Amino acid sequence: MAERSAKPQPDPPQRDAAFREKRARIQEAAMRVFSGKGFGKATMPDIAREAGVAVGTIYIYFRTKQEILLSIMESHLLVEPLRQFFGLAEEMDDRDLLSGLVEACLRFGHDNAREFIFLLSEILRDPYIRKMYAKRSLGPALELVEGYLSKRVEEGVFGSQLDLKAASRALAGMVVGMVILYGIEFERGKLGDQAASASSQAVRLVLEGLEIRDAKERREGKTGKKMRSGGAA
Amino acid sequence: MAERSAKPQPDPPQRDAAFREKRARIQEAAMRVFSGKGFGKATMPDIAREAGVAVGTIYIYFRTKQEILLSIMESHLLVEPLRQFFGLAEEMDDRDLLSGLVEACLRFGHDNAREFIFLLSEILRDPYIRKMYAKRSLGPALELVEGYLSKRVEEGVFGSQLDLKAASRALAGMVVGMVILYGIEFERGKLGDQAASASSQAVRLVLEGLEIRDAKERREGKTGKKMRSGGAA
Amino acid sequence: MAERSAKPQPDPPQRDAAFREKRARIQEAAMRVFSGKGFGKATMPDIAREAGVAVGTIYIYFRTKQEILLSIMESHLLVEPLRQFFGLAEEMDDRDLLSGLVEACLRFGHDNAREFIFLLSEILRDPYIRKMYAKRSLGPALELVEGYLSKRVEEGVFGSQLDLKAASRALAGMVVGMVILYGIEFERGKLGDQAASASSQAVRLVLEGLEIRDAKERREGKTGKKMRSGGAA
Amino acid sequence: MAERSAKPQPDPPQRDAAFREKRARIQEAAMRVFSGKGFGKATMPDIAREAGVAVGTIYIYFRTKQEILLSIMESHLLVEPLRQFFGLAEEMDDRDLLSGLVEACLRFGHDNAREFIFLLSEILRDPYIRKMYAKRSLGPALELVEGYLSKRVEEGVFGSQLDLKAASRALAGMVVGMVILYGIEFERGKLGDQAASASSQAVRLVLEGLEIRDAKERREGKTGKKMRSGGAA
DNA sequence: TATGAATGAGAATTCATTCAT
DNA sequence: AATGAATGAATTCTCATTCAT
Repeated sequence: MAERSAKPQPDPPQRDAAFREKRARIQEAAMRVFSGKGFGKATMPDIAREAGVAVGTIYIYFRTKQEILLSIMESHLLVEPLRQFFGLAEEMDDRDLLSGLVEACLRFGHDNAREFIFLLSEILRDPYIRKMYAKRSLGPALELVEGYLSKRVEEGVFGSQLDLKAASRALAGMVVGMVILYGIEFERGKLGDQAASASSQAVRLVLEGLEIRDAKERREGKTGKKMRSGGAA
Repeated sequence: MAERSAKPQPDPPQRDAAFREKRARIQEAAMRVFSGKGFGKATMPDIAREAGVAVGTIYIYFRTKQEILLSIMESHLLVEPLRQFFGLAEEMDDRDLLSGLVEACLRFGHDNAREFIFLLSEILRDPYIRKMYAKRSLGPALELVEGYLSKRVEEGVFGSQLDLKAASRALAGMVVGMVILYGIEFERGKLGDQAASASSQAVRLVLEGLEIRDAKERREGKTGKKMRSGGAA
Repeated sequence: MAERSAKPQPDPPQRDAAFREKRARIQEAAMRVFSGKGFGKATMPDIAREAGVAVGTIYIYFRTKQEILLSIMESHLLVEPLRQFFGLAEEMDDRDLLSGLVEACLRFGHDNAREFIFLLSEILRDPYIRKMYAKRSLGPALELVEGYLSKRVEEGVFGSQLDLKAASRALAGMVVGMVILYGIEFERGKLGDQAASASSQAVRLVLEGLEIRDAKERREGKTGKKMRSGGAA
Repeated sequence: MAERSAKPQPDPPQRDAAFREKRARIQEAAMRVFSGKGFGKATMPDIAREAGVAVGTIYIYFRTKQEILLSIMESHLLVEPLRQFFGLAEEMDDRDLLSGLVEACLRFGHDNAREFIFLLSEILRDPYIRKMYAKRSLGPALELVEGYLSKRVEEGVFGSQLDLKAASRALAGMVVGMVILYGIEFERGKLGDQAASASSQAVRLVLEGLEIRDAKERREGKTGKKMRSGGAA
C-alpha cells in the first residue's frame, strides 16, 4: 500500500438519529479494535465483527478506514472535560485542584492506556492529524491552562514574572509525560496508590519548587558555580 | 491475524568490521525510512533503496523487518548521554545544568522529532518493546535523576521531604511531555528561540515553584481558600 | 528453513451450496494445475487463472496452498470405488473380477497418470499426509482386499495357508507398482491394448502361479538347488 | 519461479581425480539433503553446509541445482545390483532367489525410504527424468527379469504360455508396489520381521498362485461361476 | 579453484475497497 | 440500507545464481 496520509474530508451529510447512532456504534467498535491491535493491524473485518455489522456496511458510514480514525479523534477532543475542571478553580484550593487534576489524568491515562497510547501515537505519526489536533484540541486546552495561570498571577498568588506560554506547556507537559512514563513502567491496572502520591508530589514540586528556602535566598545574592557544594559539605 | 508481539531474538554472531559496518548502514537507512513514514508503512524496498542495497541483502543482516526495529531501539538507549550530563553536575550551577539539559532535550527532540516520535510510538505500541525499554533505558535513566536529586537533598539544597521516585518521574515526565507538546505544536525546525525560554522557565518553575513568597507563607498558616478537601474525579 | 510438515486443520464450518460449489471448483482447478506442474511449482495465480477467480478469492475458501492439497487428498480416498468393486465379488468369477479390477486400475492410473503420480509423490513426501493417507485410505482399502481373500479361503477356493495381511499387500502392491511402471514406460494415452493383456496376465499369474504343474509337483518332493538346470538342459 | 523441466545437458568435461572426488562429495551431500527435505525445499546453502564447501564452489562442479539431481539419478541406476542378483540364478533355488530378492528390495526400500521415495517422486514428477530413467534404468532392469523368466520357461519350469513382458512388469510392479505400501504403512525402521514373511508369501503366491489345486481344476472345466464375461469399469 | 556477500525475480498471503444481490 | 464474496495491488521474505576478491 502506498503511503496515504490523512487528508481533509468534507463533512459527511447530517443524517437522522438512527444513522448517527449506528455511526457511533461503528466508531466505538473501531476504537476498541484500534486500541487493541493498533491502527495498522486492525482490519475492517475486525471492526465489522466488533460492531456487529457487515464489512460493507461500514463503508456506508465512513469513506475509508482513515476516516474512522479521524472521526474518533474529533470526538476525543479533551477540551470539554478540562474546561469543567478549571471551572472549579474559583472554588477550590490550588493544591487540591491541581492534585486532583493530575491524579485524574494519571488514573485515566493508566486505565485507558491502550486507547491513550493509540491516540497519541497516531497523532504523532500523521502530519495532518497532528496539525488538526494541535488546532482543535491541544491549543484550546493549553489556553485554558494559560487562563488559569494568568488569573492566579493577577490575584497575586503566582509570581508575576511567569511566562504564561512556557509555563502552561511545562505544566501540561509534565502531566502528559508522567502519564507516558507511568504507562511504560507499570502494566495496566498496576498503578495503584502510586497515582495519588505521584500527583501530590508533582503538584507540590510545581507550587513550592525543589529548593529549600535558605538555599533559594542564599542563591539570590550570588550566582557562583560552586557555592552549593561549599554550603552543603 | 492475532496480534504478534515482538519476541526476543538470540544475538547474531559477532562478525568482522565490514559486516558490522554494513549492518549499521542498513540500520541507519531503516531509521530514516521508519521516521519518515512510520514502521508500518515503511517497506523493505524503501529501506533497501535508502541503504543502497538489494532487498535480499537486508535479510543477510536482519532476520525480519521487526528485528531491524529492535536493533535500532537497542542502540538508542538514552542512558549514556544522560550519564555524561549528570557527570557535569558537580561543576555547574543547578539552574544552568538543568536548563541546559531541558533545552538540549527540547532541541534534540525537535530536531529529531520524526525519529523521537517514531521510537516513542513504537515503544508505546508493543508490550515487549515497552518492557525492554522500561528495563534497559527508562529505568536506568530515572535512577540517574533520582541519584542527582538525592545528592542535592543530602547537600541541603533541595528539600528533604522530597519523594525521590515521584519527583524524578515528575521531572522526567515534564521534559518528555514538553518535547511531545512542542513537537505537536511546532513543525520541524520551527522551534527557534522557544527552546531556550521554554527550558529556563520550566527549570525556574521547578526550582522555585509557581507561588510567590507571600502567598506561600500566607497559605502555610491556613489550608486553602475554601477548605475544599475533596480531590477531583 | 526448518522442514514444515502438514498440520491438521480444524474443519471449516459447513456453508451453503454455492460456497461448496465454488470451493469444489477451486479444488478441481488446483488439481489440474498441481498435476501439470507439481505442487511446488504451481503458483496461486496459476490456480486462480485455472479456476477463473482472483487470487484473493482462493483464500476465502482455503487458508493456505497446502490446505488445498489436503482437501484434495481427502476427496480422493479410494475406498468407496473399491468397496463397490468387491460388492460384485459374489456374482462374478474371480478371474474376471480381478482382471477387471486390475485393468480398471491400470487404465485409470494411466489416464490420470499426472494426478495419480502427483498425489502419490506428495503422499510419499510428507509424513503427516502419509500417516493420514495410511489411516484413512490405504488401511481400509487393504482391509477390503483382506476381506475378499478371507472369504475365498473360507469357501475353499484359495489355499488356507494364505497369510492374509501379506498376500493382500502383495496383490495391492502389484497393482500399484504396475501402474507406476507402466506410467514411467508409456507416455500418457499410449497404453492401448497393453492394459488388457497386462491385467489378465497379472491375474493369471497370481491365481495359477508361475510354475507349471509338473515342475511344481516335482519340486514339492525335494528342494535341490540345481535340479532345475539338470532337468531342463 | 517459472517451471523449468530438466533438460539434457552436455556432459561435463572429464577432470582429474581430485575434481571427481569433490564432485562426488557434493553429490552425496546433496542426496542426503534432498532425501531429508525434498528437492524443492533443499537450498544450495543446505547442500554447501552438508558438503563442507561454499555455495559458490558447488557451481564449479554443477551448473544448476537440477544438474545435481540428474547426476544423482545417473549414479543410482539400479541395473547393476540387479544383474548381480540374477547372476546367482543359476546356482539357487527359485524360491530362495526370489524371496531373497524381494526381501532385499523391501528392506533396502525401507531402510532407504527417504532416498527411495525422493528419487521415485522426482522420477514421477519430471517428464525428462522419467524418460531418461525409463531408458537407462527401468528398461534394462525389466529386460533382466524378462531374461530370467524366459530362461525358466525354456527350461520347462515356468509355463510356456507366459507373456514375458507383462509378467516381468507384474513381478517388478509387485516389488515396487510393496516397497511403497510398506513405506506408507510403516515408519522408517519399524518394518522388522514383516519383511521376511511378506516376501516369502509374495513369492509363494507368484510361484504357486492363490488357488488351491481342486478349485483350479474344477474351474478348468467351466468358465466362471456365473458366466459374467464383461470386465469391470 | 574457492569463497560467500550480493542480487532481485518470484512466491505466498493479506486486506481495503467495491458491487451485485 | 445491508450484505459479504470478490478483487488484485501491495507486502514480506526466499533462494538460485553470480562475481569480485
